[in-house]
Amino acid sequence: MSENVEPKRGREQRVTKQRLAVDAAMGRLDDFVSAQELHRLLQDNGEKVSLATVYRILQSMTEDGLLDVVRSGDGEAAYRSCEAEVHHHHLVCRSCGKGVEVLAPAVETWAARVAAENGFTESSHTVEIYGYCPDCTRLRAAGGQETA
Amino acid sequence: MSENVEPKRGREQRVTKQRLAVDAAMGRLDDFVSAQELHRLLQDNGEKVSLATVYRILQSMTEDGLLDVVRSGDGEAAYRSCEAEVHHHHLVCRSCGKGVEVLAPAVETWAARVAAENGFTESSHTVEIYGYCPDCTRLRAAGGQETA
DNA sequence: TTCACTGCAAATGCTTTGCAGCGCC
DNA sequence: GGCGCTGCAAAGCATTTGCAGTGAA
Repeated sequence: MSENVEPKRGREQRVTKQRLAVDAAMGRLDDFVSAQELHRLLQDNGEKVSLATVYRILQSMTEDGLLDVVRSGDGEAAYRSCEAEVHHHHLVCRSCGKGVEVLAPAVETWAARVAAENGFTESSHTVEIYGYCPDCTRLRAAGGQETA
Repeated sequence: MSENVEPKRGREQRVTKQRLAVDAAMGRLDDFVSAQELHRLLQDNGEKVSLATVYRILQSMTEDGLLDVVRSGDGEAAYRSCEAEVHHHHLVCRSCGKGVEVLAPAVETWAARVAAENGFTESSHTVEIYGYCPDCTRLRAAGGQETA
């Protein structure tokens, strides 16, 4: 029959400890991480994997459809294991950086539907909400950092 | 870090020909363009604006809410003039970069509610949906396995 | 005149790649 | 034993920034 889209391009993939380490780390994480962050995590974990290799493995896994990629606002690529169970978003404080995880099944559905309605396939999405957390809101109201 | 990230509205902005050129060009375009592309367009148009200045103006206009920004799959930032009064989001093709504007009052409300429920104030949010547009989906399904 | 803006080029930060040696199959 | 994989470091890209001259107000 015709070729499937899933098999790799005839390139065999050897099982090295670096690949295993990256694979394990990604499986353990349920959030997006940049290559740099992952590299730091691995080093922190005692694994010896070079940054270049992390990039190569991440790229390879992505080509094989094992990972999802998204670009964070700063041009860094963020990867996440595809089998992620629960997709969640974040509510982040503009002032102190504190973050709250947000689950929103409705938004997931909405995003998927919008993509489908426009004929887009293999959709994914990112949602981020910013604001001032209760503490910072209070501080701002009291202290009045306004200069203008 | 406790510093305020708020843009200085008090800062005056001089009307230079470079800014006018960028402004005019963006107003003429109705598609997303990267800073590099815009710079090339300007040069092609006889305008003398350096790349660095294009970046600076684009950044400045974005801060003032005059432009929309999205990240194409390759890490390049793409800008487009944002004349819409209402807050909208984008559905972007991962492959060809084509973008579709999406209005979603429900999501706006949801984001505001989530922020409020967590005691966050002055909330704002970003939502981006990625996928393969109809054309690219077709190409991928048709033959697009082996392509150099 | 004043000072924000501009151009140039060097600097940054993320990502890729060439090369030589190593380890999986 | 072959050949893909890894590490190191330099290369490559898009974007940012320091500095001094220029032009808008």
